[in-house]
Amino acid sequence: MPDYSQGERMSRTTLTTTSFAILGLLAVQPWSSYELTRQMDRSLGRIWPRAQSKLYEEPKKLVHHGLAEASAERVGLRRRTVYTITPAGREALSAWLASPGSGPVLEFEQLLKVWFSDSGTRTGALASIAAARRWAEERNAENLVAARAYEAGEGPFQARAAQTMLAGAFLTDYYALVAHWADWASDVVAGWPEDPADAVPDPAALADIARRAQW
Amino acid sequence: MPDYSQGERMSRTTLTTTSFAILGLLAVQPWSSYELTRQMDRSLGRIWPRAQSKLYEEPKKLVHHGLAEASAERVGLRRRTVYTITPAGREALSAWLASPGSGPVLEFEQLLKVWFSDSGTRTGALASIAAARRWAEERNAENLVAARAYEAGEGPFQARAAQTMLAGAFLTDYYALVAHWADWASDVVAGWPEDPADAVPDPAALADIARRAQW
DNA sequence: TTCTTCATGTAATTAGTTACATGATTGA
DNA sequence: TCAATCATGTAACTAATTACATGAAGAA
Repeated sequence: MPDYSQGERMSRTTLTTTSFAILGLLAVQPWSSYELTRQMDRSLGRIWPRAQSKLYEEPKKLVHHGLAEASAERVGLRRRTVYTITPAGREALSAWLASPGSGPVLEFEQLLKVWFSDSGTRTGALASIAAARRWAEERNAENLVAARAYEAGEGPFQARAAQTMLAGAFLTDYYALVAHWADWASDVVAGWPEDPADAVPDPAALADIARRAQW
Repeated sequence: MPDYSQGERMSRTTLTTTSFAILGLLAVQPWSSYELTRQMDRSLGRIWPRAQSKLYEEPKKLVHHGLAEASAERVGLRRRTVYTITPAGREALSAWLASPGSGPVLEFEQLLKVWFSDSGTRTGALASIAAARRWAEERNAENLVAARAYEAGEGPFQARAAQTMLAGAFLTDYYALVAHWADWASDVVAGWPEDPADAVPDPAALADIARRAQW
């Protein structure tokens, strides 16, 4: 890692967490960018979501740094690029893994809308909560399919099952949390007056939250 | 909301979720940008984190759209700008609140490192997990202080307590989730061999995850 | 053989962050 | 009175997204 403590601007080619996320996938096996987009949709995107175009851009950066190699293939008229990690790439990945990293970052627009619901309607708040509940159901359904596959010893990359399981456990409980919160919040908001600005908190619920924060 | 379905590019001044997040704060009371940064640190940033400079930039955009008004004050030699929501701003906010919004987006670098730990060391994985646990403890401690204040009827913006409570409940359980996951994961990884690539998942734990995904 | 989906890649644009600069206030 | 912190704001830069374009493969 370069030292920016003297105020030097970051160069265009500085490796980011996203770079290392791709590098981590390349450590599993070589992939084309399109194949990386599939992994983003299925697995990586749950904990490090990035747009498809990033998966075409970042591997080039890795190649530029000598952490991966590009091999050109051909499918009919069009070219296809498959990326492979290099020994230097494995070293860089290993060094990155040795530093603890940042805590989880959450962006929750539906909750934001509920939080500001005193400027809106009760109906609107209930709709946001219902949308969150549906989101959790959908994610959980996919997750359950994957969990069952691993349970049957059939998931992809069985050699990495121990690592996959750790992430799977977190996501399982995370989706359940969103769903349970949505159910509870839906009940609470259903008891509000038509104008959420007139709603008052239930003292028992407040006490319960404070209690749950003690562990 | 403008209609981009015909492929029109978004203009420089299109309102984003971040714009509405700021607008939502302005609906509570007028703020200067610096005061908004305080709210970002204390409350808004938990569910919609943004850099300080955004809080100087976005209000200008709101003014440009007629959703807020800027009033210049003076503190000694330097100017100070306080922003106030307009009636059009309240309407726009209300319309935005009526649409359901996007599901939660999570970026969890520490979990990413654990997920790729077959390319690293057991020690490294344990360090990432421990860092996640500390993160949860710190956030929870702040959260508990706030929860206790509301319980005692002393939190800021008592009129919005019903809304604040909904977000507080989510965050409380979210921090507990991260901590409990970290404790469990720490135990699991402690049982791994020195090289995480040789770790095998515990079938009972796999079954337990699948079970927890059924609700 | 045509339509749709899969697969591959680039270009344009912007949302967001980091870094910088400096006046005001407070307390040792 | 000096140093540290609070408060205010801009400039530079980039990480990331959205939109676009098109060939290949498979299905109707």
